[in-house]
Amino acid sequence: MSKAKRLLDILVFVSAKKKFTAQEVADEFNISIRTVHRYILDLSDMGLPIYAEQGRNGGYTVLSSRLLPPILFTEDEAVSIFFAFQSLHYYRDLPFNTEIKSVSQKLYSSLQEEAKQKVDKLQSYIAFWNPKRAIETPLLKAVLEAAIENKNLHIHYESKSGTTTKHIHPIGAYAHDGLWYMPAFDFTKQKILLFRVDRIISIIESEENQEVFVNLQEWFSSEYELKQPIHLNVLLSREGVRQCKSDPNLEDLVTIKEDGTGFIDAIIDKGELNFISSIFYRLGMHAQIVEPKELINIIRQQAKGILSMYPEND
Amino acid sequence: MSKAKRLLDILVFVSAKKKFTAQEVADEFNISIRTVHRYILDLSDMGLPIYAEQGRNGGYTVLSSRLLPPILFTEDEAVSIFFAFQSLHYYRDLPFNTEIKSVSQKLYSSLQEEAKQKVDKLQSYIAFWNPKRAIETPLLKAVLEAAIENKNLHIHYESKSGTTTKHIHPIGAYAHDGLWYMPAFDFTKQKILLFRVDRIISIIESEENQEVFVNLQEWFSSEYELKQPIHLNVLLSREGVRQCKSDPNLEDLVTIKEDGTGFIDAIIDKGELNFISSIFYRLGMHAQIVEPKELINIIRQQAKGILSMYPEND
DNA sequence: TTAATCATGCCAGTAGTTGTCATGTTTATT
DNA sequence: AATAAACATGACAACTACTGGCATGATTAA
Repeated sequence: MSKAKRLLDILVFVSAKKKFTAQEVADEFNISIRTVHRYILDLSDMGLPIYAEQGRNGGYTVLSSRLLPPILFTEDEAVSIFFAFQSLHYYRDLPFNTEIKSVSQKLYSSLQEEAKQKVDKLQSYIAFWNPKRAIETPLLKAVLEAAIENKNLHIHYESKSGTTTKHIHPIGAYAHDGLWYMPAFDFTKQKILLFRVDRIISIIESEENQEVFVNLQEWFSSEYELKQPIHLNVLLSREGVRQCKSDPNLEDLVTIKEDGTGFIDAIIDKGELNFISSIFYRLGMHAQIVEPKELINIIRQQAKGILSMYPEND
Repeated sequence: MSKAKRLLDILVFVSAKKKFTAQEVADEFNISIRTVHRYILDLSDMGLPIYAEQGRNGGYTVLSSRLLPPILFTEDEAVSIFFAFQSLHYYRDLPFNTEIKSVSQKLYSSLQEEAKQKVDKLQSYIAFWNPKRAIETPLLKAVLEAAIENKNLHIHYESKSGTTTKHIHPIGAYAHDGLWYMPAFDFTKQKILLFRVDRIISIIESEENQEVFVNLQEWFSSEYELKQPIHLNVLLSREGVRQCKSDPNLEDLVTIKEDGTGFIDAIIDKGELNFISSIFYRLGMHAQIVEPKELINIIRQQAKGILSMYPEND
């Protein structure tokens, strides 16, 4: 076996083992101890952060986290990684910020001049626009780790009524519209609630968890179940169709007729009514609500409220 | 110099040159032709897709796009790449889909069992929730390439009034809320308009462009300039503060008072009024608009319209 | 036909690698 | 204090791999 191949095998072996003696490596690969010493010198020269402890019970220790064997990427693949990183640009706090930086450096420095320009260009021609870089989410990594390590947390949380203390089990975290949300089981209320990670003021303590909860995927799909089904029936003008098609909640529900107008005829959850009402308010005469009465009422009540707030005087 | 190092130098040299003769490499590195032949055999064994053409004017040709020299990643860095790819999961059409897949495979296969589990786990504890995987954007890659290669396009576009033909110069593309948008200079209207990439029906033809336009970054920042400044003054209840703080357009404008209530006192662009009105509509009594009158009018008109659409009858 | 090119084999000289042995140093254990 | 276990390093001979040169062939364009 060639020296290069053997070196890589040893690289993988030692970076997995972290602490080892020369003898162990010699036995593992059937080579002499002298050669192991020589190899380790080579790896060290190659940049592997490894140090030796002298004396009895001594040995070598690899400092960095595990290394993967060297990987050959094509230029396009490297660009695709930059492209993916680009999509994270607008998030202010990310769990892997340092790693993302070091990957970027490693890749960028081994690109040739021409490809560097391509990457630079990419960043001036494509963007992922997300709002709200402004809100800090310093505890994101902490709650994510708690979720992954299956722990429960006591937290200070800023809610409508002020700062409260909560005892929760995080299910996971997801980003939406520039903000990080965390569904978590609230032990006091005995159900899963949705928290905003930026509103977690501090983590008081964490503890091991015994119980079993749904994972994030399962929670997502359970969210889509209808709790209080209600019949939604709306007539849409051409413009109404266009706008509803652009709305994530409605696009799948719209049926388009031949003349370009359309309608919505679907079963939705009653809880969504308050949310949906503002869309139909904005659409005004482009959307004629037929059912449900509740939705018409919500919209009329809100309109009345507005008119009483701003009485006519001009 | 060691053989391994020399091989990598040659790998970079030939994958940049794509087509070359053994003599060229021999001259470049001051080695014998015989050795070059041997090295190329080694590279070929290592998986470099390279083939030879016999005879006069023959030579070697490297098939794949350029290769980077091998890169050593730590496990955490690999995980961070998966994390970044995760954020792209909800986009249906991406310019680098194939590369993303091949990078994922290369990385995943060289991870150890434990790290594979970590990656799998990551995907069940974290998500980037974006709506609208449903809308196809098949022409995204094409318009992106046109933008990068500085070309003009004639396109069929689906606009309010039906399908129209447009002569444009794409500035770039950005994703927002699951949809891809393309600011582009419209040669007919002589100004930059915003198009939705999924509404581009087809590209008729492309042509070289001579003129100079802003790039995406510049366009973004110019978008923020105020064209028709107008004074916005709104009083907010505690709940009003909370909700405005969650809105990307307003969060920076809100001032919070000691008792938790707050106000907005800022200069905004008149064009935003229509957009902003629906937020204050939703807030109802939690937001008392003081200025401008125009905003109050918009909200009152809309409320009136709603009430006339749904006359009281219960 | 000739020149340019890849393909491959052989061989001797050179360069690099390995194992063994030797010697030191450091540190924990007895 | 002695001993054992570990790293550190040097010397050297045996071994292995690499290299360049030369030869031979095959293929192709001029």
